[in-house]
Amino acid sequence: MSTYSPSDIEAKWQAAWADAETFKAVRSDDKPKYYVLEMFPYPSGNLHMGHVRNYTMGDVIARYKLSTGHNVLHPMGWDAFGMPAENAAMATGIHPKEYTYGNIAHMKSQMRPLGLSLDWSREFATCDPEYYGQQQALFIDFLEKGLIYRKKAVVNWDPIDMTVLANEQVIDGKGWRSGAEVERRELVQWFFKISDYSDELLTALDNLDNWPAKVKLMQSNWIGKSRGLQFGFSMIDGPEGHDRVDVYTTRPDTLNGASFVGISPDHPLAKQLEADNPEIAAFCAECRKGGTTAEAVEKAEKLGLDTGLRVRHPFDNAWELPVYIANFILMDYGTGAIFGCPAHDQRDFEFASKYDLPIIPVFAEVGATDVNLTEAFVPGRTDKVTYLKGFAGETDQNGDEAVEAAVDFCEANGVGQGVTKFRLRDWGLSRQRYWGCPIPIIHCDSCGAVPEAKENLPIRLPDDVSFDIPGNPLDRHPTWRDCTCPKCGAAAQRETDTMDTFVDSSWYYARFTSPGATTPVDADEAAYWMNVDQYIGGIEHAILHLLYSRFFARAMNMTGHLPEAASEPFNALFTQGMVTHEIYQTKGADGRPVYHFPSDVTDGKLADGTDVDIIPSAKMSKSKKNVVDPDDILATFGADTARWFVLSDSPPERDVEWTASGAEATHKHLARVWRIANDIATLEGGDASQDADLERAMHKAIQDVTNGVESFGFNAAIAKLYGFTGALSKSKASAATKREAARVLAQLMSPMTPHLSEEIWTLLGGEGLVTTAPWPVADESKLVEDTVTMPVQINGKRKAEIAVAADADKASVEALAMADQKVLRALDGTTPKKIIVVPGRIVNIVI
RNA sequence: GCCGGUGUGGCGGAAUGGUAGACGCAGGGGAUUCAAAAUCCCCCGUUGGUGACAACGUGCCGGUUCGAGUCCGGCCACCGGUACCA
Repeated sequence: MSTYSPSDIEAKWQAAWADAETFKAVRSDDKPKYYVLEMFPYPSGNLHMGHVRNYTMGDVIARYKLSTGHNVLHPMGWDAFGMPAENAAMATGIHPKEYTYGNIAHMKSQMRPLGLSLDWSREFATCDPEYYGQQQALFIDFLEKGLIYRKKAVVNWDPIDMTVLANEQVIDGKGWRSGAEVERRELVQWFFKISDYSDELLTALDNLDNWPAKVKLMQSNWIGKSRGLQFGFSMIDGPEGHDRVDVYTTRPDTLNGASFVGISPDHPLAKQLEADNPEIAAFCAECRKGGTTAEAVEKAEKLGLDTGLRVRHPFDNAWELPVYIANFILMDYGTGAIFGCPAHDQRDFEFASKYDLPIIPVFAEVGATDVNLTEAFVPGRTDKVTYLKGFAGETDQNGDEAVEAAVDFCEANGVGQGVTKFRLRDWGLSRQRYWGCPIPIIHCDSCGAVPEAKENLPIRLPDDVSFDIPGNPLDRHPTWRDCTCPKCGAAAQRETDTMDTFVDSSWYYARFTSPGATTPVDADEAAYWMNVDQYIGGIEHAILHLLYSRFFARAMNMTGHLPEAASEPFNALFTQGMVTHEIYQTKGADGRPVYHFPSDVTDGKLADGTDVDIIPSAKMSKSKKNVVDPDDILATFGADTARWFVLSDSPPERDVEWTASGAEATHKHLARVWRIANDIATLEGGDASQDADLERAMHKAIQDVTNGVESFGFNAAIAKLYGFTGALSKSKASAATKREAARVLAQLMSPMTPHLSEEIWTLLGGEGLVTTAPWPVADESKLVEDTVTMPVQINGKRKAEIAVAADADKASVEALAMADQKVLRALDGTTPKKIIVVPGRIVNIVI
């Protein structure tokens, strides 16, 4: 008998699959198609354990579907544009292209030994001109259909490096390289009109039955449909052109509690006041400091400045309210102006307290006639309250009812209009960076922004660029930038902004159906393969990537690139947890954190004795230096061990803290399976009277493992496989039955450990490849047992167990329970008040 | 701040509202061996008890239920997202 030697068998079977083209996806009408896709990786340079976990999960599904008679499409590619390549260029001088393709080659060489059932013939990288050229064609089509437009938007501006910063590059409000305080600055940028689809993207969530509820809920909250009132406060002696301030509110019922009007520092009125009032200008400049993220804006100290302007309350001409400029009001949402009701909004309450503004209660707990507020009173929208200063609807009503009544009242009295708004903002796609898909637009003095002619696509990125100066090298590349207008032929300039990398990942799933097509997708191929039947990826993509992809599929349908049926592209979604690892950090001379590799840290200290701060359990990321790569495990134990191990320990949707202890135990288990299979291969005779027990165990294992795989319960499925292996090992059943059971074991293991399974399958006389052999089916009739064990509880606490016939009726179960010695002892003569018998489950005696 | 999630032995975790801790890791004991490796068997939540057994126990506080890790309300801690990280 040979010992278990993964390095030999894994290479052998991978070659066999390649020779047979087992995983090549070809359209076929005699089998149902199944498209399984894992979110493609960013080529960071090294495959890490998170990738192994993600791709192994997808592989289990893909291989299982192959065994159950599906025509499987399981492709892989690279999300290859992005900032890290430019950062590497700045740090080391290596060109982003060289960096990216080098990383892809290395990661692919790490990925291939895993034995994933991928159709590598469909591989592409988003930085391939063949891909991004088609993306440029999509841009032009979207633009033509009005799905893309230009407007001003704020970016993080580093005033020292004179460059735009990504949110990630802003640390504590300062530029990551220069350390300068970041400012918010407006630039003209391109936008996808995703807001046109707000309502549809929201309502269509209801049909996504095979998506996690949490993802749908997050998307729903993100889209943020709200019903409210839009109305104007008339201005008293306002500046030229500003006779009113338009406000959107979701709580018009609190209008009688208004104590101020607030406008965004980016509101047109604020800008006009800023022009000739130095105090206001200074305040607005202060408000524009810091990053653009919602988190930074919301967490910043709430600041306001009284502009001196006054507006009239819509219900009372004599009631005047002050107009404040406030740093927490976003120009992007609603009208960029609000009215503050401090009594019923905590933020307004704090603002009013700080600036000594009145706090006027509008409603109180039901029945109350007065309130004394030490903080804002904010009941749930469905909780009934008593209105003290209501003006519409009942005195006692809940928030939702009151809002509707208030909207009706205001509309009837000409005060404003009920409107439905969405929180979802249009998607800004312009990036002031090199390593992305060039926006195919030419700026002509006479024709304006003109799309490039499609026959000139792809607009390739120039290779001769340098990164020695901060900023986008395309801006200072005259021979690339200068061109002629496709419309009038005059001298013109290319747009030097590139696209957000989320654009690249918003349609790659469609491109995989026809990666060589000379249009974005081939209609027939897309019609056959779409939708993705099972999409698998990290929960961190719950909102942006998945929402953008849902929008893109709709936009591609509108522009004729995808069929109507594919406008919701992912039939089922599974979000797996992350593989995390401790972060080791020290503080650098400038106070910024410095990260250290796990290999450089021993017992919480660096080699020079410096104490290291240990941050537990953070997402693996290259910049934090806490990435563990799979090379060691693969080299020592092989792919099957790595695959089994990443699936075995934790539920797939949960985060796992990486620890390598246990990989060796997995290897021992696989070696044991191999040994058992070899023993069985040469086994003769045996005790046929034991066959039924082994068969029952086998059919139970088939049922449990099949259920486990179908429900992403891989860890539970593996636990059952341990149990079945033990039963098989101990069984004295006949040789033929044991051989059959061992072949079934190999099959059940094959999605997780395909190489070992092939080896065992062949050893035990299985026909062809186990990979393509039909999945075993559990025989229900062999699962039935004659007797079951039932626990007996007294007042919910387990006191005894009784063995009863599987088909026993309630009365006889009750009689058995009441006759049990332990039960009698525990009852100690007490007469039960009630006895609950749940057949096949439990007996509970209530005393 | 806001939105979403998670919390169970020394560790990873299991458990359609029905025996809490399956399975695995680590640990302890034993068999085999000249010895070791490998392998096989047993024990392994806490406290008390020689033991049979008893009490307690699923982040904290409260509730619903014959019965709660699971459902509901309120907290705490951690993780993800927060529109230019991917």
